[in-house]
Amino acid sequence: MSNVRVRFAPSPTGSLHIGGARTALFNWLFARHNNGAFVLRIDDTDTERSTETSYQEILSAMKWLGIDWDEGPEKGGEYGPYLQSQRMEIYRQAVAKLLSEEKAYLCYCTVEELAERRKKAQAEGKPPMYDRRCRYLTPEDRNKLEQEGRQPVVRMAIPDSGTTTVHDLIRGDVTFENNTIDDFIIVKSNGMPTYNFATVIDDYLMKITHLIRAEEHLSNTPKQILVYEALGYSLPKFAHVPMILAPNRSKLSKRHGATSVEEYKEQGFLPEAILNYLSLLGWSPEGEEEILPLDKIIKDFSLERVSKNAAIYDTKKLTWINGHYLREADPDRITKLALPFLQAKGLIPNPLPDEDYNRVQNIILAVRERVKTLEEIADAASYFFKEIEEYDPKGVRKQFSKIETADLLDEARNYLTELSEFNAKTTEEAYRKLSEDKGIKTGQLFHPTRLAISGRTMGPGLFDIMELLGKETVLKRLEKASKWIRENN
RNA sequence: GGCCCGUUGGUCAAGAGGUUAAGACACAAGCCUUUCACGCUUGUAACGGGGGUUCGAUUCCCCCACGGGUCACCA
Repeated sequence: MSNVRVRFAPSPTGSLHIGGARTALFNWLFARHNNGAFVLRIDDTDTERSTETSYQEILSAMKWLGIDWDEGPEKGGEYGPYLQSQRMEIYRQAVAKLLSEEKAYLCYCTVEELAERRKKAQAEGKPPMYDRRCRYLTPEDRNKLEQEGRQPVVRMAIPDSGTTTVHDLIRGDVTFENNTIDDFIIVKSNGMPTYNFATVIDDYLMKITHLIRAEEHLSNTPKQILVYEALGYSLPKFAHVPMILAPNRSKLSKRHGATSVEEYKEQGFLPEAILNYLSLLGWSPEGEEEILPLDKIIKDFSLERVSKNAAIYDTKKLTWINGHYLREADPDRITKLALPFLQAKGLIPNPLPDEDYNRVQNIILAVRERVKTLEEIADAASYFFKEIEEYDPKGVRKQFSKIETADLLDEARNYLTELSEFNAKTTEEAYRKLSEDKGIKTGQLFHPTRLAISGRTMGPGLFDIMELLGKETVLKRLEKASKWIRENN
């Protein structure tokens, strides 16, 4: 185990979305590549918005994706606890230190007062920064304000000159003027620390060596560096990875369709496909191959090949990758994964009786070759489990528009009835013989038959469908189709 | 608005002063095939604009434009 330690620190205020998953993945890949440790920490200092549900959702999404953590919730570790809400005493000590050294100070301004001043500053075209009016309060001032019943917050005393530079592994040096940095709040009036403060303490105490996170945090970084310095902590290395944007170039939000890992799961995407796709957003391997097994990604991953520019996610490519993995996956695994989707559509009973398993599996395997998600497997397999409700209109125009076709289907039915063994091989032989006997091209026979027994113009091999459907069903559907043709022509 | 980051085809992206500017997805055509899909072949399509530096800029510098992020008692 090398000394590389990285972390993913989501706040449990919503489900794990694609962007968060990508950040988690890059951290995880970096840890695995370097044989380091991947820490999961829950940043739940926002008591208003944090929920147990989100917490559970995030953990389960991580597990589903296969991004496992070496230290963190449910796992423990040397540097716990891994929930910030359980680390209050640690923060309290740090605050006391800063306060006593006058690197931080108490501020009695209320939320309302602040909001008003911010509004006013904005209106005057000035930056909406805190005016530092509580920075130089005397003990008497503080007493007075406290007697008014005001609950103070703690603010960092930011130097009013100089610069702070972030040495970013991806972007190089990024320098900020200290006078553009606010005396930001590090402890709220309810006693909870804020993100920019707690994260520094925890990252330091947890011995995190590399902070790999989304670019939206780059502007926060100088604030955090100032906290590191005030506390006398050594700095980790920073790497700000590009953001993932929605198709309209804006930040990911619910409005843009599926954004959470959970939703992709529900749509029938495979975890390995999502991981593969996500790894390609903002990072590129050296070779040209883009379908990459996870161990290959781990082996090749490096921060040097992470790009600087934001990426718009494209479901089409994800879908293509998913189709690939769907076809490659182990038959039993794919069957088990597809079952719930068939059940959700009421195509098969839940639980599925053991004696039906084989047939259902064969259907799934026949159909998976031509679809891209588990959900589509269910759509493509529907006619194996229920009656055909409607013949594909385009197919009808092409195949069911002549009365002779009805005669042909009747004749086909006779040929098939004769069969003592009914499988792909025997049915195909019968069909080839029929088309020969009639002196017609196989297509003239095959296409209407496909429509008759599946209701569609596309799908698995015709004779595979027959075998999967069984003799009785095939004969019945053939008869029904021939009748339909006579009635509609 | 201030500050910060970014800008190669529709999308993801390679590229590191001299290239016919890769590759993938998507799209189109063809082949294969009983259909569809897979696979294979081929094609359409890009360096935001303007100045420099240089014998030569997609590549280095500056300006502009555009996109994004951030300025919360959210993380």
